[in-house]
Amino acid sequence: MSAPGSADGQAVRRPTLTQVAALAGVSLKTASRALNGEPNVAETTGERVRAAADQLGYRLNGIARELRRGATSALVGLISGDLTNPFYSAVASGIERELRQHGLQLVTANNDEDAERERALVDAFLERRVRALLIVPSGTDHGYLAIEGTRGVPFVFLDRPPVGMAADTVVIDNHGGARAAALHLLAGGHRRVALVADLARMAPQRGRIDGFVEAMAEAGNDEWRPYLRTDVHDVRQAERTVRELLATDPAPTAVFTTNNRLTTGALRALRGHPRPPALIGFDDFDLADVVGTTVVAHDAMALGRSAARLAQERIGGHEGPARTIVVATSVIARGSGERPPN
Amino acid sequence: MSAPGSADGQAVRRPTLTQVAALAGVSLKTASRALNGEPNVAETTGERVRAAADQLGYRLNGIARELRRGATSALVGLISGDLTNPFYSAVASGIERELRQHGLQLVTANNDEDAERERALVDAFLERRVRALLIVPSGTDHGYLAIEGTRGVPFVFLDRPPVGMAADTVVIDNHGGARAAALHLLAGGHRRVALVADLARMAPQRGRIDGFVEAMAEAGNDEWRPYLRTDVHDVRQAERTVRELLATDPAPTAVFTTNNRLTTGALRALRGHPRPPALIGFDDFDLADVVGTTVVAHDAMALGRSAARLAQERIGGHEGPARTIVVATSVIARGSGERPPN
DNA sequence: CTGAAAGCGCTAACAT
DNA sequence: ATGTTAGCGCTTTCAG
Repeated sequence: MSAPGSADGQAVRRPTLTQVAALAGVSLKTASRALNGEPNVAETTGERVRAAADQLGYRLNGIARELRRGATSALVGLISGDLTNPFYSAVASGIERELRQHGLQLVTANNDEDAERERALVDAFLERRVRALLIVPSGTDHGYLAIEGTRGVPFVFLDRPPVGMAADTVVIDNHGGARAAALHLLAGGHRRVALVADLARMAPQRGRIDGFVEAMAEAGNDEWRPYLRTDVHDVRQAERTVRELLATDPAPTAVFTTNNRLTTGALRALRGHPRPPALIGFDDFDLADVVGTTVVAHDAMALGRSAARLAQERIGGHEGPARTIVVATSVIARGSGERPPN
Repeated sequence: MSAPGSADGQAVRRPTLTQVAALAGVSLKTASRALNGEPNVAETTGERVRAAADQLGYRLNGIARELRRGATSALVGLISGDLTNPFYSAVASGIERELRQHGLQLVTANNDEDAERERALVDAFLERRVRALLIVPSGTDHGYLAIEGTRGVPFVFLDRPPVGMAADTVVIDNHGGARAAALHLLAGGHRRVALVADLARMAPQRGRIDGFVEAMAEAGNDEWRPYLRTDVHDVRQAERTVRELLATDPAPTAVFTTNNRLTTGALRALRGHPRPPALIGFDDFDLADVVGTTVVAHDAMALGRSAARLAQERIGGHEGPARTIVVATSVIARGSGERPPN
């Protein structure tokens, strides 16, 4: 069972370029040239080197190469929430696709929505000399990153802008999207509109709440106030909250949930309801068309791609002030948001 | 706008340990000891070194360290399909959680379900000296990996077993799960059961198809044969296929879809249908409870965790023959699978 | 076209 | 408790 050449379970030491060169009977440098396809290598010599490499099962040591070339890797780090949240996985996928164009690899890490852990991850990534760092931040103060930003490692913030420093940022048009949802409901004749939001301290939630409130204010509608629920953080809590809202008297005639988790909870609460309220959810989701849920949609994958592009430009030497890209939203009517009041 | 010390857009070279040592007025090694918390460093000396490091904005160069320590990184590679598929992202999340326990980082790459690209990624990861390589393979021959496996880099295959080599593997009980679904439908009185499957050359699909067929054969039922549809690879194709099935005469009274994508397509096709057939889908999904879809569920995150654990054990020196872990499935009845025939 | 020597930034081994 | 020397595996001068 033991690998050939291994002593008592020790992994075999991989052959080095020196060994390949020795076997091929050439110098170290010639072997290097041959394997890297550099010019100025005789046809036959190159042949011989490649044969030796194959025979030994040689594989370039990227770590040594990177050290020599300037101690910076081909890795780009992404720190975000858990990938089982489709928003984060869509973002990650978009980033990965874009990076690939430039020969860069994505390294992902989950911050558990915890500021402490996020800092630790930033440290770990910087020590590994990532080329750039993309962050969907949980932490609320990023001043500690300010020094790093100037030291050659570009930072890009996704979904939430940095606090205490300037950096490239890609965000969703939260304010506009929520406003559009609110207007949509108002146009449908709703007045008693419930707002179910996640942690209000998070910037995207803040934006969505503000956009909603603003639209209501403009319409001179105050009847939503008793139905405001914030800091609802998971699916079960959302389900319970919506149930409670429906049990109030008078009950709201419409519900606006400010992210995919909360929408899921609302759908559970509304399941089998005889006369469900209108519902609009922020974030599109997989079966929204089947379920017939009206949403505020946006392109999470494009968000990731944009962020990766910004990072790539910085890696390529782009200087200049921090840029902010805003991803557009659009209301997709699928029925739930068009149910009339009462 | 230029970073302090940078010349025309060049990134500042990060300070090295040598510089820290010089500033602190100690030797290189002492600085190393102090910063790594090794014993035998005077209190005051350590203090001085840390102060110097802070002042310079020093950050350990992990690449150099790794090279010195044996040219193997703290990275574990995952090659899989696109993370926007919730199955892959759940797997990735499970892996990430487990690796974290051991101080390892996950690097993800998308093989685009293409064997060629998969090989290229394997090469890239091995060059980067990943500690282990986890693969949800698309390629059908993995013999080229056989040499590598013995060279100290553990491979773990997820969801699909390797072909042409032996390696640790974690798979779902595809056969048993599909069989259970088939029995469930048979018990409900169904005879004309449609099977909508993905690419039949893929092992998991093969297993699901076989499990289904076996159960039907045991029940002495042959009426499913006209309704067999394989190599249905995306949502739209699935939707069209199910529509076509429903238009046949006599139409099937039940449909079994063999993965989440196909189930989504089926749900779209069945949407608004007056008397929809029974439906069971392989793979659980987010709103299955809301939509009321009966599924063959399994724990994709656990699959990832198990794979990561196997890898970790090999990294820790575990020897021995390749192991295979089978993840259990269970039928979750939610209504769609219990609709009676006709 | 090929080779020798130097060194990337760090840690391990061996002094002191 | 601290310092010196060597060298991980590679690429980059600079010479033949």
